[in-house]
Amino acid sequence: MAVEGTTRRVTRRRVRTRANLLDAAFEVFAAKGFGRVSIEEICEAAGYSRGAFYSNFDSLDELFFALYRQRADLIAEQVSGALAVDGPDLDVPAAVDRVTEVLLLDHDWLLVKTDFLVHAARDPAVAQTLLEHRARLRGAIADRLARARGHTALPAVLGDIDGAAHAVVAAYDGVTTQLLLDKDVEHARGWLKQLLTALLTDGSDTTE
Amino acid sequence: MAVEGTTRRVTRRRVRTRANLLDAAFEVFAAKGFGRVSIEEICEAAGYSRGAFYSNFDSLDELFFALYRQRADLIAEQVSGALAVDGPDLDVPAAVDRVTEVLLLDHDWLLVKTDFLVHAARDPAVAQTLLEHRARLRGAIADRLARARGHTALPAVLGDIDGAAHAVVAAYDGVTTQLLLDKDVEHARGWLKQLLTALLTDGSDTTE
DNA sequence: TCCGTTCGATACAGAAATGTATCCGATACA
DNA sequence: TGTATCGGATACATTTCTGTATCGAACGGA
Repeated sequence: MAVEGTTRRVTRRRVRTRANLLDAAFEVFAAKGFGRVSIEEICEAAGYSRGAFYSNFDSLDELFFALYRQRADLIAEQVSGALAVDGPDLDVPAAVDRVTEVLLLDHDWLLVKTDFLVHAARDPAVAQTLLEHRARLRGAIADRLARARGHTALPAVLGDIDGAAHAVVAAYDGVTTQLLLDKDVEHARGWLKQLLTALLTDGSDTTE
Repeated sequence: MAVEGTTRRVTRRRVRTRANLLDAAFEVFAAKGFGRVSIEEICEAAGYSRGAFYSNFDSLDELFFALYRQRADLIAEQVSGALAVDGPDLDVPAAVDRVTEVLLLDHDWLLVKTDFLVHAARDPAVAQTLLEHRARLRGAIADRLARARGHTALPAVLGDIDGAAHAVVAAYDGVTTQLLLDKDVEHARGWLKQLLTALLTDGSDTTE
């Protein structure tokens, strides 16, 4: 995205090209890892020349950021959807089921996501946006948990609801790490369910 | 490490050079990320020429692997030490304290470790060794937990002791992810303590 | 101290990646 | 349909990285 200041008219071809580049980049990044990938490779995978790339992006970093944002927003939307199904009240076990269904799907996405994490960890500006993104997600979870107080009491050790939301995210991140290595999605899913249940329900509440 | 088959006599200078290269590599990898680093850069940081590198390693991958193994073994040792302090019985909260003290120290190590994780996630052979490494650590934790059964009952939701060990590792991985971004070690430490307590003690056991 | 071996420096050739300048076909809009 | 603008291809110059071959100095054992 080079030129700014003067509004340039954007053709349909351009948005298509951009989308194709992003899709191809996702594949290539997932396969080889960001930092092991050349601009050329992405262009080749997308069926364009490097000219197309430089016309749409300034650098690999910029493309990577755009790619992450695109996909992360999509996932965040899905999670919000899964959380919003219930009425005003929240059934914790049911919500856990739905969310785990949505979250641990795509191995490629986990790879790219983790690449982006380490990338962000080395760049304060990027880290900031990622932190905000995570905070928003946590907020959505906390909101939802707040509505469940009637059903199940949260264990006191976690502190307030915000602490519980933190714990949920941590559990997800933890399971993700193992999943990256063993690639056993089913196992990860079931296990995440267990973890969340252990964290979100009182120890005595081992119903069913 | 090129030549094999004939045992070559190894000088002191060589081991020193190798160690220096590994140390420099750690710095550079932490700062820029594996995959963003050239062989040249590492040599420069270590004060050697590329000739020294190629005399000691075949590729960046090999060096990275050696580096990871070196540091990971060191950490594993420390953790085992922290777990072994008690007598035959284990005091869960005390052990949690000691382990969290040891684990979440070095931000640079977390960066390199995560780099290695994504690297392993794309290479089945490397993934295998990492999985084995993790399994050993989990085993040590499970052994230790088994000795605690008298003191505190584990929540039933996690299943057996092995499940609990899994949960401990997951909690650690989860906290690590957040720590990578916000770099708040103290917060991470306290929070890991909370998480482990929530996971390892019965919900009703909110002593102290 | 001497000598065979080992280690690492240097120089070189080739490959790969980057960024830019230019050109022509595609596209939107009148 | 004509035309001004836009988008992407192509070609090129430059930089950076890699790997190897060779050589002299350092090393360790006698």
